[in-house]
Amino acid sequence: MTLAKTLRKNPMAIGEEIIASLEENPIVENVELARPGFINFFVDKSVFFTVISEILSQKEKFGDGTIGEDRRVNIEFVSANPTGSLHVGHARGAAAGDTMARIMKKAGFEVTKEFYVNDGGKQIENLAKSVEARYKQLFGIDAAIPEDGYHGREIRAIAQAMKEAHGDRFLKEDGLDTFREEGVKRLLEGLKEDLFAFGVEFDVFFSEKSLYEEGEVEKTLEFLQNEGHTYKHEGALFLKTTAFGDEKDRVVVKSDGHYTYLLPDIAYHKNKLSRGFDLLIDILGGDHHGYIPRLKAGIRMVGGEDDTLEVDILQMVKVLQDGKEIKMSKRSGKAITLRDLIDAVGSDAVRYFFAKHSLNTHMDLDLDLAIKQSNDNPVYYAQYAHARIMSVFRKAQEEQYDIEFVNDEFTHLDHEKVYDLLDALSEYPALIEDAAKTRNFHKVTNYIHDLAQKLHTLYSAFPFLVDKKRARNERLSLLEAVRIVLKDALRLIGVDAPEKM
RNA sequence: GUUCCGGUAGCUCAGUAGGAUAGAGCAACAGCCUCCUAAGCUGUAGGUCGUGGGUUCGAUUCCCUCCCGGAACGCCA
Repeated sequence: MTLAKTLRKNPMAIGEEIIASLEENPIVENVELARPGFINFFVDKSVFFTVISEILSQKEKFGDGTIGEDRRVNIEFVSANPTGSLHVGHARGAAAGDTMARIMKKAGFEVTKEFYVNDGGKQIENLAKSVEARYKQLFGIDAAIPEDGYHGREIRAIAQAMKEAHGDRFLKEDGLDTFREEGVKRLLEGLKEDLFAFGVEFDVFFSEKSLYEEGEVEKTLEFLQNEGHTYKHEGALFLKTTAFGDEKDRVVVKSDGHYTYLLPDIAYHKNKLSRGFDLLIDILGGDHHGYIPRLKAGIRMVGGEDDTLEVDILQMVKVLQDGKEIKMSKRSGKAITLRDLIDAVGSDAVRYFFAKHSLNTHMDLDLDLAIKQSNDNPVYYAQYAHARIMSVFRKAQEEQYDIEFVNDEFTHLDHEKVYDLLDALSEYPALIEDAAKTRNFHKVTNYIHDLAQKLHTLYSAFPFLVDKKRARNERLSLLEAVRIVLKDALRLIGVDAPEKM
């Protein structure tokens, strides 16, 4: 059909010619032409069974790929300011970044997961002042949270801890340094704990402050000036980002002498480059999309290529409760947190939910529905498939069957639903490659559902623990292969594969 | 006004190197447990793939118009 245009011929006619010119192949039993021009190959079914032995010998390495070619990739995600708890948007980013990292690792990339800690900017000052206000309030002093301050309950907790550790000392002297330091430390610990409970662990927490302390921001500024990428205008220093595709030049040093956030960001990405990464992936919220051209331009200026930085944009999650939208705002402290979600429906259900949706889906999360339906959540469908397989093996042990996995020809598995399952198993390596290459991690989740569905169908139609030993071992071999792949795929999206449910 | 996303079943979403009858979960309806876990299975119903054009043998998919929703357009981060 693809050739129809160039050959100016009817697809059916071309198909006939192709079929006529095919050579004999022992695997192919029959070839048919179908309207409007498809060629269907009917393959000797014994071929499909070889995947079982493959999986049983490779175990969880089945599907490991080489398309990464050991390229070193840095994936930066979450990077939430340590000024409060992680909210739903961060949760989506955390699930996405972690899943992407796991899939890319499986496909042969060397992946570093990184969290950029904004511990150097103005928000941190506001954090310190917010703690100070809460601290004073604990002594009955009427102190107001600053305008851009933070109202979350975790700020109160820090203030309380400060009171317990230092008494009223900071009523007499300035406590901002302590509040800042302790605030960042404690909030960051909280973020790590929540992420850990969500199955997300980072390789590197990179401090913005350290960039200043190591002089990397200044060095980057000097470098950009020396390379002629800057100019002065109305008292400010501009970066010629238009030279690399941005729509206008951007200020890096304000007329009051302060740096804009762009400068440390460029310094940070320069630092990543200096650590030898071939590819930098940033997962950012949808509200940052306008920032991409200038960041890319900056990276070009410090030695990166056009495709060195890949920015994957995460669309916002709209959270509904009582039919109304809840606005995400860390300042107000009203946001639904990752911790709230985990407590309500469990980490597995939340991870499955986020892993199911493509990054650029604008998601609606109805909390009432999510909690109410937690027992009907699709994650249990997949987990149940794994638990069911395990229960068959438990039963086999109870019956004291000696289980020997089959390594040669399968002659007792000729069932339509078995072929469906074999077909799905065979797809796994290609799926990993595709998901890793396109970063479409949600395809893995769809695959999991598909595999689980085929397993459930077969389970209902086909007894595994039959009397005849050979047949039984063939069936158990198939089950074990499904179990291995299912567990591995669940691992990729950060979901547990339970033995019992 | 410009840029980036999205608009597919009642709801939440899959489905792009253009292909056969557009799928899943939830919700609805009808069945299935003396048998390895019914958190399951089988079946039914539900669609002008936002609109209007174009390219093509063929368009949910590619191009253009318009409509609706979200986001961004700062010497804020």
